[in-house]
Amino acid sequence: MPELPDVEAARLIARRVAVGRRITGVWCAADPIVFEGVSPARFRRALLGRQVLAVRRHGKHLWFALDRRPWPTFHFGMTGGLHTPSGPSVKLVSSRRRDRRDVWPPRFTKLRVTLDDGGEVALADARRLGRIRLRHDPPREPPISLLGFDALRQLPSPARFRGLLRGRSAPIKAVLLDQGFAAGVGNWIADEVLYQARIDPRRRAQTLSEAEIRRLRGKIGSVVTTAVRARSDSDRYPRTWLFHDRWGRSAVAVTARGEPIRYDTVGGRTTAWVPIVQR
DNA sequence: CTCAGTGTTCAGTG
DNA sequence: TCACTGAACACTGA
Repeated sequence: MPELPDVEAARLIARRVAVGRRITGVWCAADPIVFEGVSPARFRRALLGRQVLAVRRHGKHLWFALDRRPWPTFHFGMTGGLHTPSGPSVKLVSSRRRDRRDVWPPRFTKLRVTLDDGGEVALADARRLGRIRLRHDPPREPPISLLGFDALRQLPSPARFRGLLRGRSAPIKAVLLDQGFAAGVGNWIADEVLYQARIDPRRRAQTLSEAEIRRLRGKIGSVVTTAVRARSDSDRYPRTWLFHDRWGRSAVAVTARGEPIRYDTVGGRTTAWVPIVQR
């Protein structure tokens, strides 16, 4: 679920439901893994009665600006997500009948927040790799302070982008996944960007040509922007995107253009790429 | 039963 | 000290 576009979609939902409202109810699961460094009781105390001024995001991290600090911050891990009673933040599969996934509160709910107008949001996370924290100044404290440029709002100038790549000997795929480089890029976005930029994911970052670096920067911008504009609804991503054909790891997988897709582990992650295009 | 997985962190290595 | 690599984390669902 959560790469930058999903978190941005969650931000817009949280903004709609919560901004300008006062928090009248907080329920926390007894989960010391997801609630990192804060007891449910203290977390609840920090939120109860507060007004939500804004919902902010950097990379894959989300947080609420309240009328008193500290503020809650959220990271969704691999399987976490923000939900409202009307449905999850990601679109429901069309025409699916009501099933377990539509119940309220959702399975694996870790946090429920009720607002003074009756609105409600819940954070659910099956695999418990997500984190809920309390921070006095989220963007100035770890882990958010350690992030690189936000891939949606802070794409560096071409010169600065080139500088960030200089001296990096890891495969370019690994660099794209490094949140200290580009915050918000995850596994499928990295693969999509490299496919569209026609760059072999195994290439050492510092060996990229000027033209390749230019394409790479441009594609980070366009892929992320396009996914965010689609509200993270993958049915609305362009048909030519590798995204649609990369799942399942089939030996006979091909792109929309009929190009064979290959799978390797690069940067410690499954990497889908198209050798005849990415040379 | 086994394995992959939209993410991050940490120990070990060079 | 830094960059990098791979395992670990925790759990579901195919």
